[in-house]
Amino acid sequence: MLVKAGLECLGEGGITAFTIDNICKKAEASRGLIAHHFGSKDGLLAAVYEAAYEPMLQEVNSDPPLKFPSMLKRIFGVESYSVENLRIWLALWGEFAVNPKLRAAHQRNYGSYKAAVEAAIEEHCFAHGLKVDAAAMAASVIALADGFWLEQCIDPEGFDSARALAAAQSLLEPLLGKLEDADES
Amino acid sequence: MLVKAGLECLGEGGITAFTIDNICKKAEASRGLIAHHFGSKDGLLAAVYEAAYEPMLQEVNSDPPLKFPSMLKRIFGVESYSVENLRIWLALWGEFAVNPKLRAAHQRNYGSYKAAVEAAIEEHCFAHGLKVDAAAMAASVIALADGFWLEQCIDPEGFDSARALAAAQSLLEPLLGKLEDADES
DNA sequence: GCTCTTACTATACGAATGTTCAGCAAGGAG
DNA sequence: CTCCTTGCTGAACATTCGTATAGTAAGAGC
Repeated sequence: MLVKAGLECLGEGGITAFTIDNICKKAEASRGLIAHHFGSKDGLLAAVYEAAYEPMLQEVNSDPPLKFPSMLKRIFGVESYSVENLRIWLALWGEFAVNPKLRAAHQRNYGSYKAAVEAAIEEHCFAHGLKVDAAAMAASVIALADGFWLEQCIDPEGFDSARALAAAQSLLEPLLGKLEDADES
Repeated sequence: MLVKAGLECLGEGGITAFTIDNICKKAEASRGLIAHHFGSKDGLLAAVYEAAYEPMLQEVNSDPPLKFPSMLKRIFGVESYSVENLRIWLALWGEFAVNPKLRAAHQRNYGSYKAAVEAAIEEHCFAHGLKVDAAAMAASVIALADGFWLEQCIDPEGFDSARALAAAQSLLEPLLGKLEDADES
């Protein structure tokens, strides 16, 4: 599958390794196939991006809806902190800043991601009788996740998802109450 | 100056625009000059990175040392939130994940940046009789700054440095006390 | 049987990439 | 004056890039 091969290329060598040659060699397909299926390299990149975002959305969307403490644990889950994921997303972020089409797609996805986090925070506050600005709090939570994620890119040994989660919890608990109760991991 | 031209190229088109042709055209120099001065394109990129980091270090290092509340304001300063700065740094982050030499340089710089933040937090806590893990708190502060910075990349209108600062303050104040007192902006 | 569509291959092409290198102009030392 | 260094140029180089295109193989519809 071309999308899978594209993801792997991004994960191995960043945006520089995302070339027709590389991808088709990895997918064991001919060089023309990308143009045939996706129109152009950019078309494939868009598909690759969607494939990369899907697991993030699944992370926060489940039925029944996650309680906020469990959602927090998922957001800071180990998967996101792998080296491949790091390279994939840093490459994509670099594209967002430059490629308006891709940025638009990301805005859409980010919007629904943030909405899910916001809803969980609202539910949490209602259940515990708290009064906070859920939208701002959701932005803060996502900022913390992304920020710690960037930090572990610099220092993969000194930093891991468990430490990031703990730090985030200790920042959030004064405002949201205890967050370590597990409903369903 | 080649370094300045390189920065501008990164700021305009990300890592894709960081090519010998582009840079030399912008610097009004011949294509051979980069190899002559920096050995290779990678050599120039390293120099460009250092030039990009310098203002960040100056941000937190001053004489006399900044108090933490003022430092926080500087960290969330407007300059970092410009579109050019965004593109420059996202391009560099993408390289960190892939280029070990550059990552090593960034680790070094990040270390001294974090140390400055940590020192300010320690001083703050000592002065106010607080007891916190300054190292972890410094990591959290930096994570918040970077995370909000990423978010405003997605949504430049709905997000700015003032809002990010306010959100960070409201997260930190329960643990560090009031942070809005200004000693010297 | 024939034709049309679909999925895919393989080659060719021009434009760009980064690096190498011979050479040039200027200026100081002897 | 000659010699040597230094800072820089610009053409040439082999690769590699993304795309376009002609061609092949398989299958469905009739």
